[in-house]
Amino acid sequence: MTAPDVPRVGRRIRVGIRDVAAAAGVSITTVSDALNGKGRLPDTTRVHVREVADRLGYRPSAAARTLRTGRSGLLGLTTTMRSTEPFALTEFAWFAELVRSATATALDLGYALVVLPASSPHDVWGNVALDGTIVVDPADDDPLVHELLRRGVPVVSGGHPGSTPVFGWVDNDHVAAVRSVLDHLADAGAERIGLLAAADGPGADKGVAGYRAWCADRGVPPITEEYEARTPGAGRAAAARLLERGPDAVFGLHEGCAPELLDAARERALRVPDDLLLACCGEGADPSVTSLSLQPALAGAWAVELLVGVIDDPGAGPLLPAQRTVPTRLSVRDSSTRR
Amino acid sequence: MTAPDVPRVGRRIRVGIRDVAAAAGVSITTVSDALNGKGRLPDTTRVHVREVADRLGYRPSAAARTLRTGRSGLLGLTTTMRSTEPFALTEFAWFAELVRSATATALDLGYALVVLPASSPHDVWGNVALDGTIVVDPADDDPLVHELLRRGVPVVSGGHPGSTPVFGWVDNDHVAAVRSVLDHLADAGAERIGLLAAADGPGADKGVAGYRAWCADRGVPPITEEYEARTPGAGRAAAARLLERGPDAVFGLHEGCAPELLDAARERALRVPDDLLLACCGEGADPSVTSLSLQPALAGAWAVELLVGVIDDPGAGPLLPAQRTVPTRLSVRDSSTRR
DNA sequence: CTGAAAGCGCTTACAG
DNA sequence: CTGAAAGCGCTTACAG
Repeated sequence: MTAPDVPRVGRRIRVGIRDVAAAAGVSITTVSDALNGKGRLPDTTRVHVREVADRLGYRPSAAARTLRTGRSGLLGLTTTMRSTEPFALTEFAWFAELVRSATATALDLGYALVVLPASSPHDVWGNVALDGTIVVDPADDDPLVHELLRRGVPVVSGGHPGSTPVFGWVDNDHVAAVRSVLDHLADAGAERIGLLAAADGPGADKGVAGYRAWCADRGVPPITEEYEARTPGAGRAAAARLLERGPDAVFGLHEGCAPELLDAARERALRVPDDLLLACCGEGADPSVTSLSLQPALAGAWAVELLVGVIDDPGAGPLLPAQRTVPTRLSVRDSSTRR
Repeated sequence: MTAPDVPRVGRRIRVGIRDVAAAAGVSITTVSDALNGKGRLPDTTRVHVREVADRLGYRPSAAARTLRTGRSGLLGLTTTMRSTEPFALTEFAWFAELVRSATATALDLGYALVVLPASSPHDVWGNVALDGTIVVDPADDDPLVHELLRRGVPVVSGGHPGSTPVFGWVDNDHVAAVRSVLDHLADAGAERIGLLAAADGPGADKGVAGYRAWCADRGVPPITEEYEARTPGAGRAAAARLLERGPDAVFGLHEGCAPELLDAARERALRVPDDLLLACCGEGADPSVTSLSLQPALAGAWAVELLVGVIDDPGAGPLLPAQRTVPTRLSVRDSSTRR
């Protein structure tokens, strides 16, 4: 394998629209129209201009177009609620999948997507022209959202926006989702279902509330252990504490907690599913564990669709924010299937 | 929970630099200098201008600044090699972590990062002004890279660029990494180490080559099973085939293949680590499985650092491309520790 | 059907 | 120390 060449660094002679116009013997208006499919030009002119542009390697300046049209083709995505660290490793798969899907959907619709931190030492928000922004889990009356709206940048939120004014939002029905899992475990024979919850996962509050409500409905005492998601080892310890309390099934609310629960079960010599039924949240990386997916890909895609809808048709704003409930999906696997 | 307000959509009266100048009783030059910390203004003027700007809620236009200065503060990131689908779910954690880290590092350095597909129906590449681009796993003589260089956009590659001219690149030493895992398994007592490989993971070719070389060195026959990463179920089937051949240790080269191997072992009633030692690639989601991390976070961060270095100091280009070898990290866990 | 001109909103020599 | 002017490279009324 040989060392690759280094490209020459030098003054690049930019080919501008005037160069194309001169070479094609037309005005810059005609070049612009020909290249953008506008105006009422004869096809011969259009083809000719395009040929010349190609030959010269002309690439329109995105900056100039943005300045002139007021549209950058750029969407922002940020998350303000969750810690100062914008990209925490906990609940990462959920957020990563949402971002991946939002990026892909944006590109399908002709937009590019920029992930930005809620705040930063550099003024990145000021240095990038955004046509709209998705805010995941906004704080109540989120100041960033207000600032964006003041600047005329439409905002769609991932997760219920509370009282923050937005053009649209997407969210799961967290309570119903939790109920569906608990019902499934009960159907599989569980009588004492424990809950393992991280204090600050996506929808954690609502998840715990849903669990307590379900327990109250059934008249069974809740068995819960919570832990701080960002503390290393906290999940393992909480899982061990939970199993000590003798549940015959456990629902792990925090994404990706399956290994911790499986480990804890192993250490207590509990067989899954024989002695302990198990269900977790997340995208189901472990093919043996029943998992509830919040379907972040749908959330990301729908948020982008709502946002682009507002951008492309700002006049047609609804009286209420456009809202879509993202369905969850329970994949039943061995870990919650009694043999 | 009440329905949030919808923000009013209307003509936004943009506050421009002229408005600030008029309100502050100075010229736009002075406003620009005061806000950007340039020129030789008395502090009183500077403070006064800033107060007026704040009061009016002035936000400089990123588009205008970009057009004038030729700098957008935007970096692109793309991957051309791996399939037409730019964000395949296989090897996703590796790519996602690289992107996450690249994004965070870019923000630290005052840049935002845009993930773009190698090609798209919409001309996103033409519509976004990039100061530089990271290309992950470029094809040999990658046409996209050549196009970017023609436009004066510096490129740094993730993975060896082959003969593609770039300003810098970062990569693991895949062969050495594989050897370190095999040595570890051999030290733990393994005598027949099998390799499970996806045909097209990051560094797969080099990984398999490293395995074969290691086997040749030791005079032991290679035991490998390969599969198509994108085919559902292919990993499970290949894992089963591999274990049929009776290895006493397995190294799973493809990221996140631990569950498949653990499942296959369970089905054959092989205990890990008693009957079978196990090591995998990936970020070690399962805390019981020994894993080799390629440290994509370092790759992403370093790629951005190299790129920003070139952007900020284009004159000081080296004769050879700047290159950094990303270290791998082996986390030894229970799965490869003989009791 | 085509072109000359204005202007998007800044930054930066340059002149005073 | 401060300002008037040019100009980044386009798109878009508007005039012919």
